Amino acid sequence: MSKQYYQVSTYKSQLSIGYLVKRAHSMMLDVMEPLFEDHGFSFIQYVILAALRDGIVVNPKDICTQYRHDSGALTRVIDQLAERGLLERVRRNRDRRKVELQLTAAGRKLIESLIPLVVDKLNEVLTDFSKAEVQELMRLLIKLNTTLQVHLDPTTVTAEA
Amino acid sequence: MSKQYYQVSTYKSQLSIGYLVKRAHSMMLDVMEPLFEDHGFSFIQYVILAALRDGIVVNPKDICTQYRHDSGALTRVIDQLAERGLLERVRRNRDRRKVELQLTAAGRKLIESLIPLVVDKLNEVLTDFSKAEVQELMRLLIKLNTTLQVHLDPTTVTAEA
DNA sequence: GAGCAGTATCTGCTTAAGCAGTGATTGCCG
DNA sequence: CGGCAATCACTGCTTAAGCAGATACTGCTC
Repeated sequence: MSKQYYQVSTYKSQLSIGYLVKRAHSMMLDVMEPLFEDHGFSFIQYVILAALRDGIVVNPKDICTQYRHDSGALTRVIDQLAERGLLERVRRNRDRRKVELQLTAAGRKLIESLIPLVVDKLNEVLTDFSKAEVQELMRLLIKLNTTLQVHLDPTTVTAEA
Repeated sequence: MSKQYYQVSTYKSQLSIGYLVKRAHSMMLDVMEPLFEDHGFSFIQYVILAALRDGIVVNPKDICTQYRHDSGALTRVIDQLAERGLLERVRRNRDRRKVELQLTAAGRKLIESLIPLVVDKLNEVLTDFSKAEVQELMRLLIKLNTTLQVHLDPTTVTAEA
């Protein structure tokens, strides 16, 4: 028996966590995308380069699961980035099903130049928040994501970083 | 000069509020959509009916701004709902540019039957959260949305409810 | 080691979101 | 009052995400 945070009688969709998260996501996109448009990048293209910079993610599959992007769509985005010489696909012999993505020198240089724009914009957007609020928002979102993840796929209990 | 919540040297995209919000949104969709699929509805269709039930929103424009949905796409979704006899478009003489959306009896009955599914699912997903955590998450998301809104369109300072 | 389920990537198709432009209406301002 | 910018709904087009296979490979099991 779940607790009753929401009740049918008083429910308004504008107070739903789902609604709030959808709005936040949409506006966050609108805030961030202009940063990349000047350089001819979409948000998802930036995301892939940033993930590679972070170093943890190397396979298309990882990006798909982490960023919840369709694998078919991702293949094409990677094609574009590869055509522009920003990353390379490497097949290792360890597991020949997997493709390892590697930033080229040009790709690394580019993503390093974009990161400061993103960091500045994030800080700018969060100006009204106290440090404690930012930390708490991060913590609660991570907790929400973890529980949603378990909800969707109970087998991946410890999959979240 | 903004505060430095994020710093270039330590920045990882997995700690970005944008990343966290994107993931939450995506998983929230995956959790919610199955509730409507049985009834032959997409999430956005449910959203429109729910907005009308809430009673505050009556014009397509309002739904577009509130839910940040494309107005062209929305026209077509409203067409579908109208064809299924769940809502009606009414032109009032007050401002003949606007279309007023009204639930039909069938539409109202249907949305009232869907709301409990949504409320239950939300409560289920939030089981691990304390009441204080849910409230704080809601507060922080609303605050984030308000600041993002101002950031995107400084003229609508007081537009948020 | 043969078979078979599972995994990773990729391809073609479908659908829907995003974008730009149109037409009708309004309200503002000289 | 006349003109002009702004607003709202809608239409056609473009693009990209989502979906369903296809292919190649792995590793488990018998």
